[in-house]
Amino acid sequence: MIVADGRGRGGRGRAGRGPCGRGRGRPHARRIRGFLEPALLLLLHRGESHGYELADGLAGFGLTELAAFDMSSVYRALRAMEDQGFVTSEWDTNSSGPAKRLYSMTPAGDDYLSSWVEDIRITRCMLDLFVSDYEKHMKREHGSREPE
Amino acid sequence: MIVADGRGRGGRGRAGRGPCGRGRGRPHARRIRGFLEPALLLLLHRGESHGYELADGLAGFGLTELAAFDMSSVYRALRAMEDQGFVTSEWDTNSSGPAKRLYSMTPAGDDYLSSWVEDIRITRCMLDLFVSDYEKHMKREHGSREPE
DNA sequence: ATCATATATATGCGTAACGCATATAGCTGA
DNA sequence: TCAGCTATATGCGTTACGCATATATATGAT
Repeated sequence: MIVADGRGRGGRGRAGRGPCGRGRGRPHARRIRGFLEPALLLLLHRGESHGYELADGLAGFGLTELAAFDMSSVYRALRAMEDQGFVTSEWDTNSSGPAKRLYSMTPAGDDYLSSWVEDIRITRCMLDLFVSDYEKHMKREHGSREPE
Repeated sequence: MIVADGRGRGGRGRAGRGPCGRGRGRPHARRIRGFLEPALLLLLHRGESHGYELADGLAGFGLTELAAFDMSSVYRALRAMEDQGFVTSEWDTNSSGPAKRLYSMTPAGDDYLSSWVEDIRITRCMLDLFVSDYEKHMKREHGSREPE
């Protein structure tokens, strides 16, 4: 019988709340399409690492709980980026535990990441517009309504 | 023979650049999953409207050019939200042009929008974390690299 | 009057991102 | 030696969404 602990690997390390407000109970908890790619690349920018470890690092960007990515998505994103030449990998059989596939960035990955950052800046601007528009509206409609 | 003008309806009204930096030439131009829903709801919050007109209003949130949604997505999002009771619709045959399906918000849609706004605030925070982390890294690595 | 064009809505189809379930294998400690 | 952890991997289904296409009515030009 398999463990099947509900949500991928249970929490380990800093698996708790991220810095971006707890996502508990929220109905959707969306996120940026394909955000795994830049997130993984930025983590790899600090030095080579493997999938299981990188998944932990994602918590640093608020990708926890509802917003957490599945391990399968992490592995698939890494392989896809390797196919495109943004990262390279090699097996590490020396360190403790099962063999790990160690990934490291390439110069192409560097460029790819920076194009992603441009994109994310634009997206952030869109969100700013949206939220401020919403607040302006709420203020105008009725003095107060949502318990802020 | 059908017109097929390349990208949905050609530009009309304020179809030009949005307030969020031109998205021209960017390779991905991602966006928030399902962002059409809150965007349409916020527009409807100003008063009833129909799909074709709402599509124009999206430009106000920077959803132009590469980031523009397809008309089919707009219509589908509206129908889906109607099925869930967030908006209602009725035919308007009085005004000029072909019949329009006029949408208006419901109280449930109001709540749904506000839950979306919560979500978007969290997403924005994630993006802030990501961008500032990236910049911190770039500063540390080598004095300057990207031509900013 | 008629016909091209614009306005407006709608549907079929394919793809990409992704979550869930599952497979599998080596390592570690009781 | 065997349960459980670490680590990677794949099949399958769903959802969001773009592209192509279908359609109908209105309007303006000739």
